[in-house]
Amino acid sequence: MNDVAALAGVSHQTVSRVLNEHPSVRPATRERVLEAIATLGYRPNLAARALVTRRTGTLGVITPASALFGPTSTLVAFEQAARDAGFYVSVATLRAFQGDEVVAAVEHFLAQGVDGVVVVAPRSGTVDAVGGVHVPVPVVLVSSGREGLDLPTVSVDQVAGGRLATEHLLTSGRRTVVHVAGPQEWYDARDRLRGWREALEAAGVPVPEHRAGGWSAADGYQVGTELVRTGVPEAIFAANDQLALGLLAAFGQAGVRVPQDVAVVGFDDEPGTAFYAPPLTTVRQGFDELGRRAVQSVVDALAGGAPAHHAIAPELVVRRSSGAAQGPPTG
Amino acid sequence: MNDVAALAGVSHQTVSRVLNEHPSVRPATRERVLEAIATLGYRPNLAARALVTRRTGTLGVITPASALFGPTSTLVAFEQAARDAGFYVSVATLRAFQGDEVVAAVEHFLAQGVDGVVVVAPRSGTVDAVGGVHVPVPVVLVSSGREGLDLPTVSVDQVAGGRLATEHLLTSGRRTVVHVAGPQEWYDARDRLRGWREALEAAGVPVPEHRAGGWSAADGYQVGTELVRTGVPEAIFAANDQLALGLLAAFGQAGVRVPQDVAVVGFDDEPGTAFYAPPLTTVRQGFDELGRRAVQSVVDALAGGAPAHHAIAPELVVRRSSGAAQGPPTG
DNA sequence: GCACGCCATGTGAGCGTTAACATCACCTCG
DNA sequence: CGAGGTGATGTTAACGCTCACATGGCGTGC
Repeated sequence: MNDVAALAGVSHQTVSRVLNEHPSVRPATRERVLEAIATLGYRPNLAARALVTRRTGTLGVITPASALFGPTSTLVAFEQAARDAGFYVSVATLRAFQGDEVVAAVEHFLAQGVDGVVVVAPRSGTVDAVGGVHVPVPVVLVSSGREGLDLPTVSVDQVAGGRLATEHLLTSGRRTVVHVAGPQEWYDARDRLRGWREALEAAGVPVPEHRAGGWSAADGYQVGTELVRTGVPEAIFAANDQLALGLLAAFGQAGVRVPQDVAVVGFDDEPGTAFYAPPLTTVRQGFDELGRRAVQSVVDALAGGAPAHHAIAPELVVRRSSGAAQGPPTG
Repeated sequence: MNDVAALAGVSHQTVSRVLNEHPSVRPATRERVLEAIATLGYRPNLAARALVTRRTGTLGVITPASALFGPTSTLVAFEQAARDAGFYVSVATLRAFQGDEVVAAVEHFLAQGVDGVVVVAPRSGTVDAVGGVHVPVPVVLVSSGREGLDLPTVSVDQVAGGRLATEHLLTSGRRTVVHVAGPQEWYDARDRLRGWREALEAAGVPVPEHRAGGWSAADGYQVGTELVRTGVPEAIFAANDQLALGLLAAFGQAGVRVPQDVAVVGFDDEPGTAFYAPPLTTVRQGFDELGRRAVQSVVDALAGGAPAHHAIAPELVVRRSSGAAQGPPTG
């Protein structure tokens, strides 16, 4: 920085002012400084800046260590939005989402000196754990569950998604809808279940038993096999696309026709769902907006705003598995 | 730090020594310092340390901004390995993988002061771009293409994977194998193609025309439809699972039986492939090892080691689509 | 028994930046 | 025409840590 100052014939402080876009620098001076910076290939030292400003410009994201579609899409969207807003993004992935692992990740970020932490908290326990640590920087939850904590929260409205899927099946002529639920320690799974129940109740339809399990196609296959044995319902809302895929596999194998014998709707709109056999009706979540909102929440919190809760509306994608469209599949 | 020193009755330097595990500190003293640290909830300031050591302990990863299975799995594996090795991981995702965007991401990391950069470089152009910038810190490529650059490289051996898939189809009785290739500006796509060709040539089988396109199920579907019209080959090796999914959709719709009429093999072993119709034979890549190796390469480069190139062997996962297994699908 | 060396610890400086204050020229207004 | 203000710049002191060197106590070997 001193070299730049010397070359431009100003003091180091003027260089600093140019760097920080301070208003009272003469255009001619600024020009000279910028030129010197370019000539010398000077790059400000962030550590030194952080030392005095007590800001690192870095946000930490805690996210599940999986290639699951939802969390990864969220991560990517968040990183893009954060970089646009001028932040660096540091990541910590968690295999198990247990309390102490979450705490360790938070500590990891605090040691690094992040300006804020975003927790993609899909499972209960995570949120409690976050609430239990004292974190001296803003924390934003990307999660459907907030468990009474007074933290800003951003999420896709899973209840609305569940309702959307269920209503679609009801309005397309099915008298009832069975739900193949995801693991109930996941907020999303609970909320999709709730949306399904609400839609049934609103329609005055008795609520059948639901089946809970994991998120994987293997789980869906198992439930599907069981349904084939015990009786296939008119319609099924699966808590995600993988479960739906497993159901389709079981039905296909047993000669149960979709959508004629049973309509199926999934959740996520993963890549490829348009080419399942048959193409899968599903619910798409707006991850880009989720990412932008999360960044916005951190910025707001940094500015001292009150914690707000944002829910993003999901969108139904209708394909053949629910008996609506016909003809060749389209992406 | 001064508070800690005062409380422990030592100098700030001794505290620093304890923090850095310097050998010559008496156990009793160390104990007292650690206690003071715990009492005061003291956390060292990384910026101050970075300012003097010129190390931030942060690694930057440049990776595609997509939820594609390969890149995300790599990212997660890398982050885990890096954190185990004591590094923070900063991420930059790229929508397009064009030269200037890559350069911008590298600059972003340099401004942040990372100790090393890992570039997940799936497409040509990326690597050239990296080669074009002067980067004052180690750069490691996670990529099948290195284009003559003298950078350490880590990758899953895509050629071997292509060979594996093709040989499997040949040994299971098919006389030839058609390849549905991925976009040829992706190294992985080129190498899988090469592996396929090598296997055919090694077996003394004439090499049929291959079909190149995108990575998506829609692309696979299109090729499949075309094949149905022009004649379905005995076996197909698709460059990834999504392409294979599209093929299966096209064949299923046209009444072409898999594997009886045509055997199909994919690549990636994405979640759910075991439940495609029929379950898909595919090639699994060892992402965990990839991540560990990448971290190791950075560490080696930081220690001044010569650039090495590591290739990880992929693994064939045999399922029904290639006509081997029968019975209900398994995970 | 004394010099030497090593271990445990303390002292002072400096890493590169920004914040706070100081300075000086010039402009405005009564 | 002079007081007061404003805009452009410089000067100095931190920020919290590690490095290099200084200091003093104690064991070792001839």
